[in-house]
Amino acid sequence: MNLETKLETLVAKAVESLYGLKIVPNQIQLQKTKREFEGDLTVVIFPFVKAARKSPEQTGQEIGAYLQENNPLVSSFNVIKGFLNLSIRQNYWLETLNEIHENNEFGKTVVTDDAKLMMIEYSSPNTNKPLHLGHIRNNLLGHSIAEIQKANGWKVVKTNIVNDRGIHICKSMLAWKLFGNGETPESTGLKGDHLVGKYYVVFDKAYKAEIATLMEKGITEEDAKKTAPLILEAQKMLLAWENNDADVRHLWETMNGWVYAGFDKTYKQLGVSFDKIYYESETYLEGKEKVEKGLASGAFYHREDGSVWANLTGDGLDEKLLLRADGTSVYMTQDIGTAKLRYDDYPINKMVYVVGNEQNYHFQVLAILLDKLDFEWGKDLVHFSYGMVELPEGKMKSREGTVVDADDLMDEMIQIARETSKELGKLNNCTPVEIETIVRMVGLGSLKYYILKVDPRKSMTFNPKESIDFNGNTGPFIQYTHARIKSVLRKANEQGIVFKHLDNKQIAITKKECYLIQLLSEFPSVVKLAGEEFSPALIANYIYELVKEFNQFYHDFTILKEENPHLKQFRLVLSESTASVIKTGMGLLGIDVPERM
RNA sequence: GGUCUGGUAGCUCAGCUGGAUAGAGCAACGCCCUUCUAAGGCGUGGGUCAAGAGUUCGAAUCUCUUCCGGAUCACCA
Repeated sequence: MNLETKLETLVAKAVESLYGLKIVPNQIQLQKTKREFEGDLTVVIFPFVKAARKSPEQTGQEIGAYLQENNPLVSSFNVIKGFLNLSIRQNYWLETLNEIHENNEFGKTVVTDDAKLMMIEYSSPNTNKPLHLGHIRNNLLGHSIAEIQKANGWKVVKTNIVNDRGIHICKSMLAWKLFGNGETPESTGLKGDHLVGKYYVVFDKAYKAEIATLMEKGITEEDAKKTAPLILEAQKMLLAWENNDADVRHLWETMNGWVYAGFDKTYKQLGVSFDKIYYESETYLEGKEKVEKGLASGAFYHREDGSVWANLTGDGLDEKLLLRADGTSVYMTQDIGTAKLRYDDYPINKMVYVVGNEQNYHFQVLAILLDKLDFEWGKDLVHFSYGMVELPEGKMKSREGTVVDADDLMDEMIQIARETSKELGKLNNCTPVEIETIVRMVGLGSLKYYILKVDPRKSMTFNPKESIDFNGNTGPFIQYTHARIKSVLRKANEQGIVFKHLDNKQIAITKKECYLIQLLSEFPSVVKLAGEEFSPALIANYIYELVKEFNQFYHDFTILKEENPHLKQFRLVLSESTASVIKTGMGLLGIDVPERM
């Protein structure tokens, strides 16, 4: 039983024995004492004053006295207004620090053989354009959530569904065929995904031009969009693809191959990976089959033109298309098939989709459709719906070229890190390889932290004109603190100082040091909450607070020059534990921390 | 229009399962390296928590109304 639970239980007992008020221990409001007051933990007294029929101050005094008498860990207390501030015995904190220091897996729950399995889908790119900043947020969130859930004892399977087929893919294929002059990544020196993306934009421009021409002839925009030669040709191509036309398939395989080579580089640079990749081209038939079954069972219905629909009006939603009149499948069809295959492949206990909030409706519908198809897990799927990354002018649009490219952005951040590092000259003793490793860590660290520190559910603004900061609440600031601690620890080792275990617990430590231990001890509950809330931001904000506190300590106290050997040992243990929590916590965000920088 | 979602300092964001005087960073200004890494620390200024009403001992936090954004309601994915 941890300290908080103990105190809550005791407060409940106190209230009952003093005032006859029965209260559930976890309803007691126990919080960290605000900095400006004396104490470590605070009990909010207001809820008891009615039963006590005394002033908040007097009630606080009585409960405080009871706690002090019945729990040896409470060394003293004070009451201010309706707040009972408790000071906890220093011994307790020193003992806690020892436990933290000796626990290599501090903050993490072990994944046992019988642990439940969570499948996390993220990334899920289309193979018609390169990844951009929006995908970066998705990938970082997916990867971090996976790490966080592992740390909470889940078995995790990271999966990626590649949208490698469909009308949008045909668009870039068609444009390349018509206007590409046989260009390849080799002939152009372009990364494969960028080359294909280029033709997606080419298609869009040519298509828009056709629409404009048709409209000049007096055709309505709506009709022009449907009858432009290019879109008809793309639709023909999609049909040919579904009919296994050899030429179309060959072109498709070639161009997708280019894209995958490009994606692999981007994923590697970003530091994300997958345990199992699904391709829409391999799951959409399964989806079609399930839709046919649903048709047979009466869950879905045909329209006159032959298209297949689900009627969701009974669920307060609209009607949803599942198969086009020409028999080709849509996004939803494929998602049904993918879901089915996944549950065949793995004993999934929880399925999580990391997909932007623009698709909230899609997932609401998907859950209902799976339910209608009698999959008992349909309604249990979790759509981890995150907010969009916006530019100051608004949404990014690939077709209009207003996207922040993922590869460019990563390169830019690494370059800034390289320049900064050079200016500061701290890596002058390192080899070029070491420098590159560190500079990459820092550049990517700044980008990743920048993205992950904000609440994933909220949309965020990125201004390309202001480069991401390296000072303040940033990744490099945290990495720097880690490097600094490591430097001190190296020196301690060189001096032969032993700080494995705190032997002497009679030393007098300061409030700042005490508070640092308290912060460290909160790490496991932060990890737990981050898992429940699916929020890497909670980890990021926690680490920042820890690091800020540590830097003040580092500034105000000496470690290696402390004359009292017990105190010196204590500070080394405190520093090492802090470095360890920083490293673990940043690891949960997918951010590496350097030994020096 | 229906549904969902957001509005906190000049900017980017915390705080939101109700608790003490609403916090950080950036930007601005000032101070601190003969001392374990100054990518650091300290300080100053900066707020009608969109507006109004309600619930409560107590509201940025919960409820309602209004205003202003965003997403979605596709034979796109």
